[in-house]
Amino acid sequence: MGRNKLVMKKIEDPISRQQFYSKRKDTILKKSNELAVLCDTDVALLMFSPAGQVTIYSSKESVEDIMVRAMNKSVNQRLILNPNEQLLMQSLTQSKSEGQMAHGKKLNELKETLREAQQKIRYYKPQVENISSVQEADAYAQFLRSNMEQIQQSKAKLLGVQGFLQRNEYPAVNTEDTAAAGTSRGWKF
Amino acid sequence: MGRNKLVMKKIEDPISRQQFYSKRKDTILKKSNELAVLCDTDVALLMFSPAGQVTIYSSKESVEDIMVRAMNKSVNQRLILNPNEQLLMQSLTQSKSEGQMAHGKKLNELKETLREAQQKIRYYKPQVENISSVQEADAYAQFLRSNMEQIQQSKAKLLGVQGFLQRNEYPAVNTEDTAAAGTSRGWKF
DNA sequence: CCGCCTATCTATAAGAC
DNA sequence: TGTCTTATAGATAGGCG
Repeated sequence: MGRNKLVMKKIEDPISRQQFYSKRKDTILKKSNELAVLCDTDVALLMFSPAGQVTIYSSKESVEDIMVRAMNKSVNQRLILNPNEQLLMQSLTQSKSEGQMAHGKKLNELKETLREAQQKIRYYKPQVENISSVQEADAYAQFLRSNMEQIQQSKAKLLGVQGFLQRNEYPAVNTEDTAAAGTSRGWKF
Repeated sequence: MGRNKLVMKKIEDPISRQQFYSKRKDTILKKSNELAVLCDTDVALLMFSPAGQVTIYSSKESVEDIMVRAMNKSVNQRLILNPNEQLLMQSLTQSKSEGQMAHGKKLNELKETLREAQQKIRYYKPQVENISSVQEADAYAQFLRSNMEQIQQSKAKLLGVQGFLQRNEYPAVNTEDTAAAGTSRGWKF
């Protein structure tokens, strides 16, 4: 917000980064509290400042209790793509074909798009509580991974930025951990 | 935001409550992710929907790892009031004297003010990680509690709403648990 | 129930001091 | 460095379909 649009990329200047953190932290705390109060639900929030200082928020129960309860819940819920996730899936699928006709785009512009997609993926990473079996987890992982690979490949081919894509910025989906732990957490994007 | 200002009170209509939750949840997730990305820090977020469905977010590490790290950190940090907390302290102290000259205010208006103060207190509850000793915890608790009691009393006296104040909406600060657990978590407001 | 629209309310990035 | 101001991006309550 404010004068310029926010760029979803790490703030390199340490001073600015700390200032940004301080402001945003308070807002997120406030909004989390609003959610907890207006909906009378449990919310837990843990944040580390760039300097390493911790901020802990919990609405009613303790953070530990909320976490334990959340972890127990999560294994009993099913895989359902929420509207935002559906939107992501859609845009991911789209951009694959878009890539075919993007020859005119500038390199920087596409790099930007790619980076934004990475951020989207982080933000929209699967709601782990919605997966009830290893099979579903695997299926979902496959779906996401294949989509991402296709996008990566098509963009890389178009732009010749294979190196950019190989810097482990899309860590592979780790289905092993998921299966072994018996939970759906552990997805890495 | 939106057409009307938000009232910090539980939404009684279950449908509206669920709708509110869904929208706000996404925003908080988005903002948490922005914070994690722009500041390159760890953030963990757990939310229960009114229906009991869990939403879990973590930026880099797993929620468990973040929590463990946060809990370890928290016992080593000192008591420092952040700007917002200072502001709260200030407004709490102020409103005490304001109460003396509020005779002209309408009852509902003051009830609203009181309720908002309660919400503020929930929001601004002490950052538990900033307390390093039982002595500090006790001192802080005393400070907060005495302020709150004074406000409650003066307002109750002015308004004749003692009953309103006795519905356990300000659960007492529990210094026993704090001391026994050897941590600063467990503050109840 | 889900999403879209839009008037309004918030949060804020930059600046100014 | 901290705070206040301003212009602008974002979030969203209430409606509508």
